[in-house]
Amino acid sequence: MSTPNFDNTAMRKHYHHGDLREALLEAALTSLDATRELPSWRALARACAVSHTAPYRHFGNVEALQVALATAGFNRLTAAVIRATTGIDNPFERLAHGLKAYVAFGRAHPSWYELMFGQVKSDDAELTAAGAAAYGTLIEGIAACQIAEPADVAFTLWCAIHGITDLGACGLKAPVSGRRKRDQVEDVIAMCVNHVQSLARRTR
Amino acid sequence: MSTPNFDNTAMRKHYHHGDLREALLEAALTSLDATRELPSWRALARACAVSHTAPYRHFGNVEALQVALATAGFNRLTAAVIRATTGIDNPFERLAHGLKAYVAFGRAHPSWYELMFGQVKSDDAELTAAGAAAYGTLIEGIAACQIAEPADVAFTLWCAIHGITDLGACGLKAPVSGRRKRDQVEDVIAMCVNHVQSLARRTR
DNA sequence: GTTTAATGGTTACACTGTAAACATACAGTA
DNA sequence: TACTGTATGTTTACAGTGTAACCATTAAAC
Repeated sequence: MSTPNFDNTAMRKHYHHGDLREALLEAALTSLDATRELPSWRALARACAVSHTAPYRHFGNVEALQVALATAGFNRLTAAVIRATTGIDNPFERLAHGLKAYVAFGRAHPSWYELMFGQVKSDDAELTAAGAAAYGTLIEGIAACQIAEPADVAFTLWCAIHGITDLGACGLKAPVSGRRKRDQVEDVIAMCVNHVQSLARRTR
Repeated sequence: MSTPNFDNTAMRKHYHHGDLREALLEAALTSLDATRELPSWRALARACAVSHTAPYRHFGNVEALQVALATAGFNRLTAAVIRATTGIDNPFERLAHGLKAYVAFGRAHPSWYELMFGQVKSDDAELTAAGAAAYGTLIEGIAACQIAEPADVAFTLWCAIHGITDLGACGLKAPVSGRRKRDQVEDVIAMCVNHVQSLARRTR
């Protein structure tokens, strides 16, 4: 920041930015993680060293930017769950690892997670598809446990997992005992997996 | 709206509003339920037929108003849970009814609920106390089931309940099977109560 | 009846999102 | 190579926002 980029003749002699769209998204995410809130439209433009109306060429309005961020978030979440579950044979164990990865994403990027669920209310097709893909990993994980109605069980589990993730993201205003957060996460995941196991037992 | 209030000489001949603080809160809640978002500071003042800086006499800034709204929300939530549980003898049944009332509040006032958890990040004492009181009803309900560590179990259950409430409040972007929402709520509550029952069995 | 604290109004300012009109640079075509 | 269209940035403008500073009115206390 304090050391000027002497190579900027090569970088900024151009009227055009290069890849402003990607730069805007990245700047938004960085600021989201750092300050816990989305920067203003104009601040974002400033961060990319661009006029405050330039972003309109890439996002029609602030909501479109939020939709793009949320979509990227769901894609990232899906990838994290898949990465955490591949190679594990026992379906219950695999499910537990997937749930853990879900919560871990929310803990790592609380404001991003809040944006994905709290603020963005849009029926954008790409966003819906990305959300469905993330949800799909959960359904698959449960279906592998030989459950009768995996989609319904998935919703039940999703509630619990979203609950602990969102409560973590919003800072846990209500008083909580001195136990470490990781234990609480494990408790919730244990409840979920036990739930699925008891359903599997009943089906068999 | 179209019929002017001819009695306004009795109502508005006064320079002072009467009870602006309460009127602001009520207008904010009405608008929150109707439009699903908090009106702007100035719009709120307009709704109360008052200059746009008058609210500053009662709330120092917009966050203070949100804190007051969230506090009122927790109080309302606590009252609803208590009302729904008094007079029920079986502790598990009582717990289930309390959880149901919790979700019902969130379903009835989704934006209010979202404000309580999503937006307001404050360590205001009154807000914290109101949140603790609401959480306390849950701990009591679980403690009545003779559980070893009711506070820890309360958190686990709270996650699930907050999860389904918040997912309902944010409009359920992810695809969900055709089942009615009430069934989903009952599924989650059943998982919670089963969890507590299995813990009670283990303790006994 | 005067004083004082509570409550409301006026004005001003920096900031916001967004629309309209204009400028520049690149890509394809002749 | 020159011309042209399209993508991408900039300038300017405007209405709306939260809030600070200062002024006005009222009700209550003495």
